[in-house]
Amino acid sequence: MSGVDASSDSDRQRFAAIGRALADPKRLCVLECLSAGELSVGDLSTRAGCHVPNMSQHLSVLRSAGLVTSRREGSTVYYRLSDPRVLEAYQLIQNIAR
Amino acid sequence: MSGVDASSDSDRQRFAAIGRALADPKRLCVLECLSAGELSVGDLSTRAGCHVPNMSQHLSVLRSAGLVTSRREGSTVYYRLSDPRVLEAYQLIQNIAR
DNA sequence: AGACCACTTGCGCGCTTGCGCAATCTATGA
DNA sequence: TCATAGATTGCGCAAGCGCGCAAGTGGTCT
Repeated sequence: MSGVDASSDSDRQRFAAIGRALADPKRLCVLECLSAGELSVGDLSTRAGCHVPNMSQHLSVLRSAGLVTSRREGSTVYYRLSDPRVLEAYQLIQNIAR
Repeated sequence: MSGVDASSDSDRQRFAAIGRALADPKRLCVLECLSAGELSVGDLSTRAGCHVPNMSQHLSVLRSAGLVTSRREGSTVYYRLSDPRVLEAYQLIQNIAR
Protein backbone atom coordinates (compact mmCIF):
# COMPACT_ATOMS: atom_id res chain seq x y z
CA MET A 1 0.00 0.00 0.00
CA SER A 2 1.05 3.47 -0.84
CA GLY A 3 4.52 2.28 -1.72
CA VAL A 4 6.26 4.13 -4.48
CA ASP A 5 7.34 1.23 -6.65
CA ALA A 6 9.44 1.98 -9.67
CA SER A 7 7.27 2.11 -12.77
CA SER A 8 8.14 0.85 -16.21
CA ASP A 9 8.78 3.42 -18.88
CA SER A 10 5.57 2.58 -20.71
CA ASP A 11 3.62 2.99 -17.46
CA ARG A 12 5.12 6.41 -16.91
CA GLN A 13 4.12 7.25 -20.44
CA ARG A 14 0.47 6.65 -19.56
CA PHE A 15 0.77 8.57 -16.30
CA ALA A 16 2.33 11.45 -18.22
CA ALA A 17 -0.66 11.44 -20.56
CA ILE A 18 -2.84 12.23 -17.56
CA GLY A 19 -0.40 14.96 -16.57
CA ARG A 20 -0.68 16.50 -20.02
CA ALA A 21 -4.46 16.42 -19.76
CA LEU A 22 -4.13 18.45 -16.56
CA ALA A 23 -1.65 20.86 -18.13
CA ASP A 24 -4.11 23.31 -19.67
CA PRO A 25 -6.26 25.95 -17.89
CA LYS A 26 -9.29 25.36 -20.11
CA ARG A 27 -9.22 21.64 -19.45
CA LEU A 28 -9.03 22.31 -15.71
CA CYS A 29 -12.01 24.62 -16.14
CA VAL A 30 -13.85 21.70 -17.74
CA LEU A 31 -13.10 19.49 -14.75
CA GLU A 32 -14.46 22.16 -12.41
CA CYS A 33 -17.61 22.55 -14.47
CA LEU A 34 -18.16 18.80 -14.61
CA SER A 35 -17.75 18.44 -10.86
CA ALA A 36 -21.38 19.51 -10.49
CA GLY A 37 -22.61 16.99 -13.05
CA GLU A 38 -22.64 16.29 -16.74
CA LEU A 39 -22.72 19.06 -19.33
CA SER A 40 -22.99 19.33 -23.11
CA VAL A 41 -20.14 20.45 -25.33
CA GLY A 42 -21.94 23.71 -26.06
CA ASP A 43 -22.40 24.47 -22.37
CA LEU A 44 -18.77 23.69 -21.63
CA SER A 45 -17.52 25.88 -24.46
CA THR A 46 -19.48 28.90 -23.23
CA ARG A 47 -18.35 28.37 -19.63
CA ALA A 48 -14.73 28.01 -20.68
CA GLY A 49 -15.03 30.96 -23.06
CA CYS A 50 -13.89 29.23 -26.23
CA HIS A 51 -15.32 28.04 -29.52
CA VAL A 52 -17.02 24.69 -29.85
CA PRO A 53 -14.41 22.99 -32.08
CA ASN A 54 -11.69 24.02 -29.66
CA MET A 55 -13.64 22.60 -26.74
CA SER A 56 -14.23 19.40 -28.66
CA GLN A 57 -10.48 19.01 -29.06
CA HIS A 58 -9.86 19.61 -25.37
CA LEU A 59 -12.52 17.05 -24.52
CA SER A 60 -10.83 14.61 -26.85
CA VAL A 61 -7.61 15.00 -24.86
CA LEU A 62 -9.43 14.47 -21.58
CA ARG A 63 -11.24 11.44 -22.95
CA SER A 64 -8.04 9.90 -24.33
CA ALA A 65 -6.53 10.26 -20.87
CA GLY A 66 -9.58 8.53 -19.40
CA LEU A 67 -10.61 11.48 -17.24
CA VAL A 68 -14.05 11.99 -18.78
CA THR A 69 -16.64 9.88 -20.57
CA SER A 70 -19.32 10.91 -23.03
CA ARG A 71 -22.95 9.98 -23.47
CA ARG A 72 -25.07 10.82 -26.49
CA GLU A 73 -28.69 11.89 -26.08
CA GLY A 74 -30.33 12.79 -29.34
CA SER A 75 -28.00 15.16 -31.12
CA THR A 76 -26.25 16.51 -28.07
CA VAL A 77 -23.33 14.83 -26.32
CA TYR A 78 -22.98 15.03 -22.57
CA TYR A 79 -19.62 14.72 -20.83
CA ARG A 80 -19.03 13.70 -17.24
CA LEU A 81 -16.07 12.89 -15.00
CA SER A 82 -15.18 9.23 -15.37
CA ASP A 83 -13.96 8.85 -11.81
CA PRO A 84 -14.30 10.87 -8.58
CA ARG A 85 -10.56 10.44 -8.06
CA VAL A 86 -10.03 12.80 -10.97
CA LEU A 87 -11.45 15.57 -8.85
CA GLU A 88 -9.39 14.44 -5.87
CA ALA A 89 -6.25 14.70 -7.93
CA TYR A 90 -7.16 18.16 -9.16
CA GLN A 91 -7.91 19.33 -5.63
CA LEU A 92 -4.59 17.97 -4.46
CA ILE A 93 -2.85 19.95 -7.17
CA GLN A 94 -4.76 23.05 -6.12
CA ASN A 95 -3.60 22.56 -2.55
CA ILE A 96 -0.01 22.05 -3.58
CA ALA A 97 -0.14 25.28 -5.56
CA ARG A 98 -1.60 26.89 -2.41
CA MET B 1 -13.98 21.20 2.68
CA SER B 2 -13.36 19.42 -0.52
CA GLY B 3 -15.72 21.74 -2.36
CA VAL B 4 -14.89 22.42 -5.95
CA ASP B 5 -15.01 26.19 -6.04
CA ALA B 6 -14.61 27.89 -9.39
CA SER B 7 -11.06 29.12 -9.80
CA SER B 8 -9.93 32.31 -11.44
CA ASP B 9 -8.17 32.02 -14.74
CA SER B 10 -4.83 33.02 -13.25
CA ASP B 11 -5.25 30.36 -10.57
CA ARG B 12 -5.89 27.72 -13.18
CA GLN B 13 -2.75 28.90 -14.95
CA ARG B 14 -0.71 28.02 -11.87
CA PHE B 15 -2.45 24.69 -11.45
CA ALA B 16 -1.77 23.92 -15.11
CA ALA B 17 1.92 24.61 -14.49
CA ILE B 18 1.91 21.72 -12.03
CA GLY B 19 0.12 19.59 -14.60
CA ARG B 20 2.81 20.36 -17.16
CA ALA B 21 5.47 19.39 -14.64
CA LEU B 22 3.73 16.01 -14.33
CA ALA B 23 3.41 15.64 -18.11
CA ASP B 24 6.78 14.03 -18.84
CA PRO B 25 7.90 10.44 -18.14
CA LYS B 26 11.42 11.48 -17.12
CA ARG B 27 10.09 13.99 -14.63
CA LEU B 28 7.79 11.35 -13.16
CA CYS B 29 10.84 9.11 -12.91
CA VAL B 30 12.52 11.85 -10.92
CA LEU B 31 9.60 12.00 -8.50
CA GLU B 32 9.81 8.23 -7.99
CA CYS B 33 13.54 8.41 -7.37
CA LEU B 34 13.18 11.27 -4.93
CA SER B 35 10.47 9.45 -2.99
CA ALA B 36 13.23 7.55 -1.18
CA GLY B 37 15.16 10.69 -0.31
CA GLU B 38 17.29 13.40 -1.85
CA LEU B 39 19.60 12.72 -4.78
CA SER B 40 22.17 14.66 -6.78
CA VAL B 41 21.65 15.78 -10.36
CA GLY B 42 24.19 13.24 -11.58
CA ASP B 43 22.45 10.38 -9.77
CA LEU B 44 19.08 11.43 -11.15
CA SER B 45 20.38 11.67 -14.69
CA THR B 46 21.81 8.16 -14.62
CA ARG B 47 18.61 6.73 -13.10
CA ALA B 48 16.45 8.48 -15.67
CA GLY B 49 18.81 7.52 -18.46
CA CYS B 50 19.55 10.98 -19.81
CA HIS B 51 22.39 13.48 -19.95
CA VAL B 52 23.09 15.86 -17.12
CA PRO B 53 22.10 19.11 -18.91
CA ASN B 54 18.79 17.54 -19.90
CA MET B 55 18.12 16.49 -16.32
CA SER B 56 19.02 19.95 -15.11
CA GLN B 57 16.33 21.36 -17.40
CA HIS B 58 13.74 18.88 -16.17
CA LEU B 59 14.62 19.75 -12.59
CA SER B 60 14.23 23.41 -13.45
CA VAL B 61 10.67 22.71 -14.59
CA LEU B 62 9.90 20.76 -11.41
CA ARG B 63 11.41 23.51 -9.26
CA SER B 64 9.47 26.25 -11.05
CA ALA B 65 6.29 24.30 -10.36
CA GLY B 66 7.29 24.08 -6.70
CA LEU B 67 7.43 20.28 -6.65
CA VAL B 68 11.08 19.96 -5.66
CA THR B 69 13.66 22.01 -3.77
CA SER B 70 17.42 22.02 -4.04
CA ARG B 71 20.21 22.11 -1.51
CA ARG B 72 23.84 22.71 -2.31
CA GLU B 73 26.59 20.76 -0.51
CA GLY B 74 30.02 21.57 -1.78
CA SER B 75 29.94 21.32 -5.53
CA THR B 76 27.02 18.92 -5.77
CA VAL B 77 23.37 19.94 -5.64
CA TYR B 78 20.83 17.67 -3.98
CA TYR B 79 17.17 17.72 -4.94
CA ARG B 80 14.27 16.53 -2.81
CA LEU B 81 10.47 16.58 -2.95
CA SER B 82 9.19 19.86 -1.54
CA ASP B 83 5.97 18.37 -0.19
CA PRO B 84 4.71 14.85 0.56
CA ARG B 85 1.46 15.75 -1.23
CA VAL B 86 3.41 15.74 -4.48
CA LEU B 87 3.82 12.01 -4.08
CA GLU B 88 0.17 11.64 -3.10
CA ALA B 89 -0.86 13.38 -6.29
CA TYR B 90 1.38 11.17 -8.39
CA GLN B 91 0.06 8.03 -6.75
CA LEU B 92 -3.50 9.20 -7.37
CA ILE B 93 -2.66 9.64 -11.03
CA GLN B 94 -1.15 6.16 -11.10
CA ASN B 95 -4.35 4.74 -9.64
CA ILE B 96 -6.54 6.60 -12.09
CA ALA B 97 -4.46 5.19 -14.94
CA ARG B 98 -5.20 1.76 -13.42
C1' DA C 1 -36.33 15.02 -49.12
C1' DG C 2 -34.51 19.37 -47.22
C1' DA C 3 -33.15 22.49 -43.51
C1' DC C 4 -31.26 22.92 -39.16
C1' DC C 5 -28.66 21.93 -34.85
C1' DA C 6 -24.85 19.69 -32.12
C1' DC C 7 -20.65 17.98 -32.51
C1' DT C 8 -16.31 16.19 -34.67
C1' DT C 9 -12.41 16.28 -37.83
C1' DG C 10 -8.87 18.09 -40.89
C1' DC C 11 -5.78 21.75 -42.10
C1' DG C 12 -2.50 25.48 -41.37
C1' DC C 13 -0.27 28.70 -38.48
C1' DG C 14 2.42 30.33 -34.30
C1' DC C 15 4.22 29.14 -30.05
C1' DT C 16 6.12 26.02 -26.79
C1' DT C 17 8.90 21.72 -25.48
C1' DG C 18 12.44 18.27 -25.22
C1' DC C 19 16.75 17.24 -26.73
C1' DG C 20 21.93 17.26 -27.80
C1' DC C 21 25.77 19.99 -27.84
C1' DA C 22 28.98 23.56 -26.48
C1' DA C 23 30.08 27.07 -23.33
C1' DT C 24 29.85 28.82 -18.72
C1' DC C 25 29.60 29.02 -13.74
C1' DT C 26 30.79 27.19 -8.91
C1' DA C 27 33.25 24.85 -5.72
C1' DT C 28 37.03 21.61 -4.48
C1' DG C 29 41.24 20.02 -4.90
C1' DA C 30 46.74 19.97 -6.11
C1' DT D 1 47.06 29.60 -9.70
C1' DC D 2 45.64 25.97 -12.53
C1' DA D 3 43.01 21.88 -13.22
C1' DT D 4 39.07 19.17 -12.43
C1' DA D 5 34.26 17.64 -11.14
C1' DG D 6 29.33 18.93 -10.72
C1' DA D 7 25.75 21.66 -12.42
C1' DT D 8 23.56 25.35 -15.12
C1' DT D 9 22.68 28.16 -19.25
C1' DG D 10 22.35 29.31 -24.18
C1' DC D 11 21.64 27.85 -28.89
C1' DG D 12 19.44 25.43 -32.73
C1' DC D 13 16.44 22.02 -34.39
C1' DA D 14 12.63 18.67 -34.67
C1' DA D 15 8.36 17.49 -32.68
C1' DG D 16 4.14 18.62 -30.27
C1' DC D 17 0.39 21.75 -28.72
C1' DG D 18 -3.43 25.26 -28.81
C1' DC D 19 -6.02 27.76 -31.76
C1' DG D 20 -9.21 29.47 -35.60
C1' DC D 21 -11.40 28.23 -39.57
C1' DA D 22 -13.72 25.39 -42.95
C1' DA D 23 -15.65 21.06 -44.01
C1' DG D 24 -17.82 16.82 -42.67
C1' DT D 25 -20.87 13.65 -39.65
C1' DG D 26 -24.96 12.34 -37.02
C1' DG D 27 -29.49 13.39 -35.30
C1' DT D 28 -34.00 15.83 -35.18
C1' DC D 29 -37.40 18.30 -37.05
C1' DT D 30 -41.18 19.92 -40.84
